[in-house]
Amino acid sequence: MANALNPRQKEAVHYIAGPCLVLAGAGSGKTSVITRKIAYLIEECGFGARNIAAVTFTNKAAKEMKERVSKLVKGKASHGLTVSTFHNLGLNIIRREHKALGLKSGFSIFDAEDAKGLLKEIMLKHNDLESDSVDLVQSEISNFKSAMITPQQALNQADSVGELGVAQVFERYNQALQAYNAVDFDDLICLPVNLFLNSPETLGRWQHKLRYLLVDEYQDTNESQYQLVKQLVGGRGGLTVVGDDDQSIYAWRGARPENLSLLKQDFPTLHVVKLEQNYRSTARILRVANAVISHNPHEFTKTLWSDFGLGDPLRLIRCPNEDAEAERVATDILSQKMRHGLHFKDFAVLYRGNHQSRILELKLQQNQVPYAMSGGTSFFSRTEIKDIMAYLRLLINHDDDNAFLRIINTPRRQIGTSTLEALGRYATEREIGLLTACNEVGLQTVLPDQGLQRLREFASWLTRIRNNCAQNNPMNAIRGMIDDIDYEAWLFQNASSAKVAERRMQNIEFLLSNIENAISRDEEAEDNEAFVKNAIAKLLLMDLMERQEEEDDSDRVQLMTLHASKGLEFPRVFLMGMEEELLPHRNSIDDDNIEEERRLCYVGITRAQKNLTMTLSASRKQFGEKTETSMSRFIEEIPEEDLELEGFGQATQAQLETRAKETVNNIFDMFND
DNA sequence: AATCCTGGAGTTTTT
DNA sequence: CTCCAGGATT
Repeated sequence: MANALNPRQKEAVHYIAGPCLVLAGAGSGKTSVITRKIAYLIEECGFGARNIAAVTFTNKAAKEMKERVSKLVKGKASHGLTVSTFHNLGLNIIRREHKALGLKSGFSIFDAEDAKGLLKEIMLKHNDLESDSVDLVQSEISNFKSAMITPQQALNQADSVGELGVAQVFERYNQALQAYNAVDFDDLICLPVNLFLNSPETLGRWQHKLRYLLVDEYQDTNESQYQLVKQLVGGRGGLTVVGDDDQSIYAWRGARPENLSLLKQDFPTLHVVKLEQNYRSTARILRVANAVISHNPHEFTKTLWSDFGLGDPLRLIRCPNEDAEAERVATDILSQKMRHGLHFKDFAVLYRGNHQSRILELKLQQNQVPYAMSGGTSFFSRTEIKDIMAYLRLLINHDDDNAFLRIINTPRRQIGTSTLEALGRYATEREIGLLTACNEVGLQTVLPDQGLQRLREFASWLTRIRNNCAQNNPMNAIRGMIDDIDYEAWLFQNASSAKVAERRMQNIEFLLSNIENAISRDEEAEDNEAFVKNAIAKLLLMDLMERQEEEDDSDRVQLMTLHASKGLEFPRVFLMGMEEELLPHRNSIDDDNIEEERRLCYVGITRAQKNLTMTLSASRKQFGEKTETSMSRFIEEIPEEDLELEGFGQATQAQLETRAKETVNNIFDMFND
């Protein structure tokens, strides 16, 4: 990125008279604009760093932004600046205001898996919905929350039996969360919004603290996030949002790209700046990208251009089948690498769906091409991490029954289902948590001595750990806890090989060192318990995998979905599976969502700096059957002179086969007549 | 608790 | 076809 800002970028950075919308095309230096603007606000406009918040969607983006700001701003002037994800900002608000929200300190954060388990339990218990619709109900509840619809409203507006059922589950689910002293991911946004709606005094305090707000990837905000932004900004106009409606690819999970245009209505004095100069790609790649995206309707039209030369034409390679396609990509990478003296890490292969990576991986292995795949199971969904986190959660939140149930028999403590059921009944009747119930005298009457004794043993052991944690070094207490339960032995006992178990133990070690790190940097906590509480809460929102990946910057071809590629750039890019039903995806064709698919294609194209190769397969095995494919409609939208075709000359083997089949069928039909 | 069987789906995914 | 989850069976 050039050091000097171009005139448009300068305008975006220096405009502070009111709310400002920056329409930043792909590769137009939007992160620079945000970071420079933060520096400008601090150094030139007299804003205190602690009165500024910059909000992004991913931890990765937040981390990058933080680093760039601290390089830009001298000394300690950037101290106290908030650069975080929406969810982290919401968490901070909830942490400070937890009493007003009816939460006890040390409340748990349920991830999608925890939430799903809870929902399943509720639906099973009340038996009013088929339990195989858990996923559906979960996403509907998530939609309700991100649209700021309360259970009460959902009940009122339900106009079918099914909708009523979902609304009831929604209500019970929220009650259960409250009982467990827990919140889910969506709550991290919608609880603060509700609080601010009900308490102008609280909102006033936060407005006083946060006087300037910068929001990245604005096209990805949902309703609740937009409301939070509006509330915090109030009438003061201390707002800069950066976004690109052409890169909105998350509408399917509630993002509302129209929030970009709605901004004009909510802030009539909105100043709009367009960034159209691209610092990433060749003119040819941009021409193609512009051509494709111009087929979408636009509220704001942008035309990207760059100072770089025209560059290579795009190649479109048609292969007879998916094997050949993957093989071709693998060998092409090798030959390009040889010819141009490149590294493997200069290449990225992008595709629509995760399953497309399978064959490719195989072919890359066969050709000895090293690769790295992003995505996959995140750090916090690993069982060993979830186990230890559950221990920690229960340690700081007695009411977290989910955590209790997860670990009560992990490792084995010989507490059977009947014991747990009795405990559950007892706790529900009295509206107390399972752990609390363990210590109650009345429990004696409903439980056999043996089960009772084991439960009490567990509860008092945990109390010892907690006291140890509060009075001595919390990290030692946590390590002691893991030793006590002999978790390492449990891992070795359960893993398929010693290697796997060792890996898992290393993951735990990694988790612990991150907790230690979070504790040592915490400046707000007043006691050991608060240290641990803050650390756990912070970690839950952080994907530690990202850090691990960054440490491993070896020379590998990057494999990822188009979604995962947003925000990244690579010298040479392959775009696989340019076929109807794949890109655009079949479901999107059915649902008439072509525009988002086109944006996905646009995102893919604009990842490339120098060279772009698109491939497609003339036939594809799907669900066991071989089917003919047709070329993606997006290819038709590319100017012919920018494409170099390969594999379109003669009929492919697959076509010959189909033709033969057709002939046979025709003859068959003649006989049937 | 482990294993086998059966059925259903088979886009994208962060927090 | 292939992979998963969940239930049933041992």
